[in-house]
Amino acid sequence: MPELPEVETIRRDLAPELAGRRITAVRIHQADIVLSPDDPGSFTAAVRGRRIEQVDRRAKYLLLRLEGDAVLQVQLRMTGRFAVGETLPDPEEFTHVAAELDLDDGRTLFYDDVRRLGGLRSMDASVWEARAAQLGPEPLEAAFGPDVLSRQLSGRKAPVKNLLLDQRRVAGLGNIYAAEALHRAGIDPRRAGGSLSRTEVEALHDAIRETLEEALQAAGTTFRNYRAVNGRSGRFQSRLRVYGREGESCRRCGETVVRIVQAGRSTFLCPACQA
DNA sequence: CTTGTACCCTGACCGC
DNA sequence: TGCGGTCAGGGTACAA
Repeated sequence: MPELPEVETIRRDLAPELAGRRITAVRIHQADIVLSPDDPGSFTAAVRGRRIEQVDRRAKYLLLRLEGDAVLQVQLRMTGRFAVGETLPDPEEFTHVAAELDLDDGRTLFYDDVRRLGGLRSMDASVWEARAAQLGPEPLEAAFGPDVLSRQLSGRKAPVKNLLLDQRRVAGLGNIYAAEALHRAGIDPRRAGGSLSRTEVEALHDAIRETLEEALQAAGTTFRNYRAVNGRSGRFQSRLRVYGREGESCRRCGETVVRIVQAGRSTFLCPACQA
């Protein structure tokens, strides 16, 4: 379940390995990880032979900037992972390699995805920029202030947790960090977005940034499937305050953490701290 | 425009 | 030991 901290961790792992390398060959083992409108043939034609200039992230997307104003976009979704090596580094960990991209230094970039919900696609940089413009602000950038968050929530009747998951409002939050940030801010996830006071919006803003920054420092949360590059685990799971802790006691007040369902997703909260 | 729901996919887990 | 049912959730499509 890679969210912003996990994808950014992967970006930091991959950037020094990939920047400047040329993609010399592409092998697609599972056609359905090549995402529409690409197909294996068009994807291979678009990326083979090109040099990787830079590795970026926007929201939960990983972006390999290729020479010739092309972008290789990666969506990890639930179970997408990468490994780099002359051969597959950990065959017991990477058991569902769906694609291989050979590099000009003799190594290969392996994309592994058990459930094949994620995948790769190519597009022109101009197409990507138009899509990126539809995404919400990056919560760790300086421009993301309380006013920006306030604008995204004001007047909204939808539950604040649902709004936080909407990538058009804030980019990069997923189910884990939305729940964690709301707990840290002491806000009930069921509250209408527009019902938050200025003070609460400020608390939520701070909580989002603190939660993401701490998770990034810990190289992400390895809860089920997530691994950084070459199988490295995150460490933030031991610091989760509510996510996945149904029936356990709140680390702040001792009350029992409960699980509810919002928009078909689990939400964990402390009924006392988030009243 | 907003809001909600179904879908994709496999493996882990649970109860019997 | 097996076996069926449930759940995990990001992004997208689509309906109301």
